[in-house]
Amino acid sequence: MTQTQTNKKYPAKGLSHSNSKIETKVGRPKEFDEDQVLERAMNYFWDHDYDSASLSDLLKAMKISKSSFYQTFSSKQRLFERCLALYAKEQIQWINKQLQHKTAVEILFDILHISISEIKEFGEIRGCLLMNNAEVCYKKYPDLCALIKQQFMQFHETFKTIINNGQQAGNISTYYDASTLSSIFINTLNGLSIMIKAGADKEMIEAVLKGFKQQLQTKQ
Amino acid sequence: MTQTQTNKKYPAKGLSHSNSKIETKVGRPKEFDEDQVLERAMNYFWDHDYDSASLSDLLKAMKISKSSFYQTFSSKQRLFERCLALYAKEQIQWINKQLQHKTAVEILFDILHISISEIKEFGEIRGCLLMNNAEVCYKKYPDLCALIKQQFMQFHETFKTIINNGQQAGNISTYYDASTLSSIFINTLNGLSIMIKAGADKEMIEAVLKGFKQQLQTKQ
DNA sequence: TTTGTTTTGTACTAACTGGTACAAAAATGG
DNA sequence: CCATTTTTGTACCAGTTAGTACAAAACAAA
Repeated sequence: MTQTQTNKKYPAKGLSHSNSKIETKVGRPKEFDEDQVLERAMNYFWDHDYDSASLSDLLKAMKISKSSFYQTFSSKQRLFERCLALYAKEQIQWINKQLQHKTAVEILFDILHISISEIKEFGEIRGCLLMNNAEVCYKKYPDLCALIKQQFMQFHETFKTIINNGQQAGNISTYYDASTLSSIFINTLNGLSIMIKAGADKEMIEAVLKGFKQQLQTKQ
Repeated sequence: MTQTQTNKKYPAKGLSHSNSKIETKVGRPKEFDEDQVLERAMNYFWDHDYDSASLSDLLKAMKISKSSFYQTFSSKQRLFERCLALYAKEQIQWINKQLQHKTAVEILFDILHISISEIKEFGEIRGCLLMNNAEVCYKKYPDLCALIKQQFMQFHETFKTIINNGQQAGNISTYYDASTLSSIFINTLNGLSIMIKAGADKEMIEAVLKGFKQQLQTKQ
């Protein structure tokens, strides 16, 4: 399969990321970049939950053959676990990066607005990879559930930190503590995502945003 | 297949419900009650989304044979459509019944608490049949999406009416109009459901409940 | 060139998916 | 008892699922 990396004799495997094996110079070289392929898989899973994403569809999205797939990723579940980890890592990195040039309130509303505006960009809402699969994996794939919970908690911590910053900077009310507001924010974000998937109109979306805005400023 | 209705020569088909055909006295009589079997299917779908519920699992839950199934319900999708309709009808009926002996605030918090406490009763959270499938059906089954949206709007109207009652009775603040609060309530309820499926702990759940309680009373 | 190592392509599997064909069974009306 | 009508049981279908077996291909080291 012709690939971006085909002419490159040794793809940057093991050089950039900790989850790749150490590069060995023996044997036939891989015709693809493992990290790039993993990124493609993650993006596919983002739009198709674990069960809905069939292996053959995944392989097309990843642009590798079945034999290469099993050799590199062992199984569909193992691949998905790596995708979940990659997702959480990238998202949290992105969020933390925002802290350098935005206020806490700006970051939170940016996240809400980006989520909603995905409809225009992708033709559909993507939601959160974790949450999209929480539904499907619940009581069906305990191993995946445990991983989802673990990374969900990481997100909660991340938002808590941001909100705490905002409270110390005086942009966010201290009526609720940072942990409480982090839960409320996550609830708002996820609620919105599935409300939209269920067909919520603009007015309903605005209502929820208005409600959350008020909660960040409650003095009462 | 031995059934509750086996000895009863003519099950009450067509007598009680509009969606059943008019009873004919010719031909071999059905060995099951259509409404009862539909109820079983609905309950099974409540715990297993449309894709996850395989036909063979459904048949076991419904306690009818494949031939009886296709004769009566035509296809898996048709069955599911009837289950969605039955769910919305029963739930909205239940909610409206509560209005007779409870305040609006009591009803809303009862719904929230019942949803959460399902964990203890069923060992897992069931969530809302509509919302559980909004995720799965989104961009995959347009017909089902349309039906979900339609009934989602019915729920929104129902909660709007209840909240309006509460506002006129003075139990709920009029800072937000009834429609806005209805959206906020649905958002809270659905957000909670998937947060719990993602592994949210007690503290996070309480945070969201606290936030919603405050929103019902905002004067600011 | 041979040996060792790894990746890749092709072919296959068994189990499961929703759905159908058709004859036997069970009732009614004549 | 027979014809008609409907339900039921049994057997089947093609397509898909995740996953495997194995040989051919592509490289490095000797």
